[in-house]
Amino acid sequence: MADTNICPKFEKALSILNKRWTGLIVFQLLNGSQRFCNIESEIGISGRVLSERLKDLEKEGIVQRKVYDETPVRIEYSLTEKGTALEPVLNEIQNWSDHWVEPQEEPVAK
Amino acid sequence: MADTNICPKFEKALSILNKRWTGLIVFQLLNGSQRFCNIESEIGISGRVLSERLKDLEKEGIVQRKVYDETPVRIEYSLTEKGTALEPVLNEIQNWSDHWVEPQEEPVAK
DNA sequence: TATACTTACTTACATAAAGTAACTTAATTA
DNA sequence: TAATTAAGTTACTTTATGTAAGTAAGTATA
Repeated sequence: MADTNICPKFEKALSILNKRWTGLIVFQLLNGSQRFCNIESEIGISGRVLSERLKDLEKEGIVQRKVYDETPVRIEYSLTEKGTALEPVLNEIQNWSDHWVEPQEEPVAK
Repeated sequence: MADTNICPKFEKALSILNKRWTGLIVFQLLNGSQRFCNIESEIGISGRVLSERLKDLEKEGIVQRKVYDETPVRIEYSLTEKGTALEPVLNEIQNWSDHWVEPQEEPVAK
């Protein structure tokens, strides 16, 4: 990969958002704090990748993991302020899709 | 991959934008019509993947390919109206990155 | 005229990322 | 005791991406 002329902050942002599932995970968490298995089933991601992504997003300061020491232990993931700040991005994507994406007739073969 | 409860248009939009390089290619083309080798060098993508992406984006109606029958032939890629409509999305990403992404001290080892 | 160079790709191969399924650990319920 | 749930992890397969070289058509250079 060669050097580019593009703003490195912007590139960094894209390298996060470009990753498969990142957008959907953030979108899902905009609904509020959630458990691992809930995110998994809501967006249809595999546990293997969800685990990986949540770690990445935590490292980026976008997601926070909270352990509630009840019995049984409860773990919840939520957006940080930085993560919540992505809402306008997701809103614009939604807006674009409303205007420009025609509904898919085939909802992905099973 | 399981079924989800998420709006299919939005999912479709994310499946396009989630793909590596899509954002940068659209961003680059927001500067105007450009040739293959120019995009290639500006964003640092490999020719192999650029070729693949441009075909995908053409199929999605986001990019258009124009052949100018000069000699030697000139081929230019540009955004369609649908593609140009992605500008606010990119702007929000830029805005987010300005506020929340701290500059990387290591600009990727060579 | 032969050689090298440019553009817009494609092909072959190597490595990285994602999907699938089974397993783990601890606690809970039937 | 056996089965279930949550939150992962591990091993293995498939897909995506990167790298480098090749191609075809035309251009410039020696």
